[in-house]
Amino acid sequence: MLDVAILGLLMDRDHHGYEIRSQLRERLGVSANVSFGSIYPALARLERHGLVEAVAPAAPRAVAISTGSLSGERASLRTLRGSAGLGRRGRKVYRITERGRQEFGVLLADPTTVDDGRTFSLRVALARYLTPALRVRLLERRRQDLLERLAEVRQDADNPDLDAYARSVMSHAAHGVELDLEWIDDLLSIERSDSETFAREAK
Amino acid sequence: MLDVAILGLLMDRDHHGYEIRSQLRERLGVSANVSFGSIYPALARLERHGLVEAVAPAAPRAVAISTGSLSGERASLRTLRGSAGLGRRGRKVYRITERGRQEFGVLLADPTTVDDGRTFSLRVALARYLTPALRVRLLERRRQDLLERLAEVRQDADNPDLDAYARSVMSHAAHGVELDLEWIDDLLSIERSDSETFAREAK
DNA sequence: GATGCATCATATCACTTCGATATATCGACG
DNA sequence: CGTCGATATATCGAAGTGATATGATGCATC
Repeated sequence: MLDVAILGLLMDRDHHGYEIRSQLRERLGVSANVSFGSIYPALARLERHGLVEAVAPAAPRAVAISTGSLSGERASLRTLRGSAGLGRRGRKVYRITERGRQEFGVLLADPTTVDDGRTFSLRVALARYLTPALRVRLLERRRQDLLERLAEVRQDADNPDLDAYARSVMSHAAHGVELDLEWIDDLLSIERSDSETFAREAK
Repeated sequence: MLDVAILGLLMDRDHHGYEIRSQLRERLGVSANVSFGSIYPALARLERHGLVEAVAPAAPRAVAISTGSLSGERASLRTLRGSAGLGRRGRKVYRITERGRQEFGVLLADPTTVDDGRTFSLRVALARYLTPALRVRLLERRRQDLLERLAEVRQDADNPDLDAYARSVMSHAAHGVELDLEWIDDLLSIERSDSETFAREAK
């Protein structure tokens, strides 16, 4: 899951680990603050598998030299220190490889994994990398899962030997699932109207 | 978090590991199916810390003997085989200890941990074990967190260099937080009307 | 009454993730 | 000049996941 998220961010542009953490939240809607203890090992793993590679950052000190005043001396020292892939302030910037792009496509388009709320949101946030057909399939699969879940959680909410608090949790969960279903139906209707527009234009 | 959930279930009555898994879902509203790879180590850990203890299940074969017909022979064989704590079909039934009850109270009432959605729901599901004052504090703290989260996620939803899918994820997240807030406000108003009822009756 | 299948039940494995902590650099501020 | 907060990587132990193994039990079916 984290792998897909990182690859998805790198599809857009190069990133370093620290930046990925904030981007996960801001661009992909990952609500839990993913820890560095996940991100750095994940990047190392992806690099080991040849899906990403460390790059010497473009013009390491160029910006600093143009805006800064007398820091040229210190800068060159630092640049000397840094080995391959280590840029300004020890940043390690990663780039997705061709193999990485392929693997990203496969992972995103769903091998057989069942989505929970987090992976589904992630996939939707990256849905522009899916074909319209795959998008619809993703949405409809999730829709089915949620309908089943709704039935379960409604049953739990009616369980008479739960106290008021537990029943409240259950019925709130049901409302959450209902909200998710509305969202999915919205997304599906957009997909359909898009393909209509497409069809009309093709005439 | 899992510790609190298990202790919470055991506050009600004794359980064995397999049963705890289903009860987490049905009684505590834990949506993710917690794996046995979590539950059994958690029980072992809790036992090691003296918060729970294995019990010889009450009347191991009594039910089977009374309802069944000729199975007394097989039953006694099995009972012989089972060492302490191993009852019918190898079940290991756990009971909460006095230390466990105390620790449960402390954990539930909040040391300093920040709630995410899962731990908060869990606490609400177990809220009957909290005093009214602690319940209100729990709800108001969560309310504050959600207000901050709402501001963040609304800002992300307005970010113009996200594509329509990512923005949709963000705005759906915002709606989810709004739903959570409504829920909490409901719970808070119930707490307040309960204490009013209390006050009125006390007159 | 044997057979065989689904469910109940515990356990363990490799791998991932989390939370805390360590370390160092940079920029801003007084 | 010092130090504080943000940037940045790294690592550790503890905990959680998903898969898999193993076996007992109940029940249906022949």
